[in-house]
Amino acid sequence: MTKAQESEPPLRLAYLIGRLDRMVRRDLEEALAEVDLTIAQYTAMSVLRRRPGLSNAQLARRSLVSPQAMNQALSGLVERRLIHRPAKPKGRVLAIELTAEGQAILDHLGPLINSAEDRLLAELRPTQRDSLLAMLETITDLRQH
Amino acid sequence: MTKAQESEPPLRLAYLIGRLDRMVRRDLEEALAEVDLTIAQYTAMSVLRRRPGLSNAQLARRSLVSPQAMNQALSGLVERRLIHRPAKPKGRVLAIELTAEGQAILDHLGPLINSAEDRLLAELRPTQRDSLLAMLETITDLRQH
DNA sequence: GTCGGAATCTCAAGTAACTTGATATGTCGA
DNA sequence: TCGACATATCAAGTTACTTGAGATTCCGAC
Repeated sequence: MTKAQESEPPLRLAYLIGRLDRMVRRDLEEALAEVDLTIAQYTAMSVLRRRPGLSNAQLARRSLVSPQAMNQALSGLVERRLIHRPAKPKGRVLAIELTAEGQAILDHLGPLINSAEDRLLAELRPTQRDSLLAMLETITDLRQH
Repeated sequence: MTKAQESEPPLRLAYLIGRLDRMVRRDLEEALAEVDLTIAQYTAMSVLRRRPGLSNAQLARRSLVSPQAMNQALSGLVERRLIHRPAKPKGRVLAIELTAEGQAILDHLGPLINSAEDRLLAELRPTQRDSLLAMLETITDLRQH
């Protein structure tokens, strides 16, 4: 037993999550490079698939970034016609939706990102995976009560 | 059942981890602002507490960043005398260690960061917490086999 | 109807935290 | 000795955010 090992505090949630996030992001960036999307853009598109019609502000809040940051991401998607904003909005709020092309890109990315996640979670048993995801949902307030 | 709910795919690991990471980082940044440390610097100091004598390159690999990025973080810590590099290194590799002041700052931050993590994990039972941390360690290759 | 507060959208500018590029130097084995 | 590999660190660039700001819409109170 060396001195370092004797006095080692437990690993912090912050350290573990930070480390895992970097691992996830590296794989994600690699997968997304093929279709020239940023992680922020992919995230927004994924959320829109689940919840069509969300606004820029709502997407920003879900991604925990500022509205401006989200607007930046969405602008690129609008330019590439991967999402669609209503031409005549009712009021200020813009109900954004995926285009067919946007949907197709998500479909294309599905297997790529699935396999990336499978690789990351390879050392966990299936029940552990479910448990992990459930806990993460709980912690991040996304759990369906 | 709305249309969105019917067709909802499961939440991605990437989304959950990204979201949790942002939550963690916000709390961490707030706690660290008091002592004027960045997350990268705090992480390096924490790792050095567990493993005194690691080099810049080793710290970079552990944090999954480039050596230059780590050097940038460490420079600030050297300037503030929170870490110490050997004046006469044996060879190229510099065995970096915490100073007493650096250690004191980590001691001071301990309870702050503990309570931040407790808040984040408040909805999990203690056994779930242990399980979560264990799984995260496994996934990020930090598990003691 | 008016007003004030809150929220939305988006342009603009700035900042932090990385990255890649580059160079000098030490270590080690053939 | 040489080549390959690794380390440390200066330099410059890039990305993904942030804060600042202003115009506009919505809604409730008066």
